Amino acid sequence: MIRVLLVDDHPVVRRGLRAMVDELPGVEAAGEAADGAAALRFLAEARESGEPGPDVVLMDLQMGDGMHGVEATRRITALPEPPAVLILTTYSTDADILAAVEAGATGYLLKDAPPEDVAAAVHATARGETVLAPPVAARLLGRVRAGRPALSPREIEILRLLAEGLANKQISRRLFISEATVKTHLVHIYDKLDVDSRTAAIAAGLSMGLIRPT
Amino acid sequence: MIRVLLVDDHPVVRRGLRAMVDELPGVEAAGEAADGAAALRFLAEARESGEPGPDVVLMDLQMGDGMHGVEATRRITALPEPPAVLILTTYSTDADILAAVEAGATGYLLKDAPPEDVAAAVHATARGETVLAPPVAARLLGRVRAGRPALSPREIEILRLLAEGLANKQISRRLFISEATVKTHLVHIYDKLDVDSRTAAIAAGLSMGLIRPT
DNA sequence: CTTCCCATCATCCGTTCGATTGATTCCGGC
DNA sequence: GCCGGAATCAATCGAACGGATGATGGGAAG
Repeated sequence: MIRVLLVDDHPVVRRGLRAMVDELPGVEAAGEAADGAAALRFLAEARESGEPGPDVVLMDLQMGDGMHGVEATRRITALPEPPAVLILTTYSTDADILAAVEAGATGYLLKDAPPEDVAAAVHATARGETVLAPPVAARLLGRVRAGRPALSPREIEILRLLAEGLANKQISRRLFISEATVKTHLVHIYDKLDVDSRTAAIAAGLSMGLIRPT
Repeated sequence: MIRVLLVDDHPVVRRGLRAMVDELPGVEAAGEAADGAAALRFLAEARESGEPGPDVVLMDLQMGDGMHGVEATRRITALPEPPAVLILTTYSTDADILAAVEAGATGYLLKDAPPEDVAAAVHATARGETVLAPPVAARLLGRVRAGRPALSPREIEILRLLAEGLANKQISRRLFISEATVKTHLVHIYDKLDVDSRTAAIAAGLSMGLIRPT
């Protein structure tokens, strides 16, 4: 019997997953969690009480204010004898996929996948196999070939403020640094993203999922 | 008995909605559709066969490649004796909300709403009452007070190219107009959006849903 | 210990952008 | 028939931006 923990901030989605999972032969829902922190608590409690923990964690990525799925995945896979983590999310930016895989996710599915695919993926994941939705795999391959930009945290921060429409001087004041420093960061950002203007940097950042529209 | 049609492109979500709806007393799922076009077909068939059509349509907005929820809502409410349309979507830009309400939606809920709220909303909608999630209502009020900008088609086009990161000269070449004209359009755009730079215009356009990240 | 990356700041220069003003054409409404 | 909005273009000017170069200090990796 494969035991599955469902992690999603939407009650509706949890209900749907539970319904789908429970009707699969040899699979049962072990529990639900509304965000990453709740998932970790669930796993900890199961271990304390000596129960058999879940074999597979079905994890969403964006979860409102709660702990993000990537962070939760990172912590779960750091546990001793961790369950397999199968990401099931609505849409996939390059950055999300890379971050999830790097955090130790065993699979990556999209929510518009047909139920059979989800079922197959749960079984495969329980066996330890890696599962990637075709569009996800394609993006991953394209990205590995391209070599990712890897902006530093500071650069991401600057990029975010750029996308809010701030001018260099405003950014400098917001971050308590000089305008010269802002410009230097911008040069590096343009370099890594292979663009040559702030607007193009915003466009590139959005399309690569480095930043999100507010 | 309130009959509900579920429209969402994610099988998982449809399953969840069906489970939630079916366990409400006096409510039953009348059918499912994966996009707007399928929903319209369902309604048409029900009417042809003389069956009682659904009383409430639970409608998502973004639905992959299929017909968008706003368009579907517009067509449904244009039918004779239309069912009530309750929008249930993940997130809400100002433009989405306005468009949905203007298209005739009776309610607007967010997917992270607790099941009780969804249940209450279905009942209220069936009675013909208007239901707005609190954050949605707040946005709507703020917007009505502000009065929206109403960019011309050409201006929207320019704004889109802005968001792609193009410089004025590139935009002018792309649209076969002079750079001076591009600048003139930009002045008007800044004026209407109440901003004073191209990046701020992009930010404003995104947050108001005038443009979407590619 | 040296090397590399990150973050910080500075100066200089050419380009682009934004603001202003003014003009022409076309189209639809009063 | 007149008026107003949309779209087109032009010229000017100061401010903002982008590119190039160089410099410092700190921390991680080797």
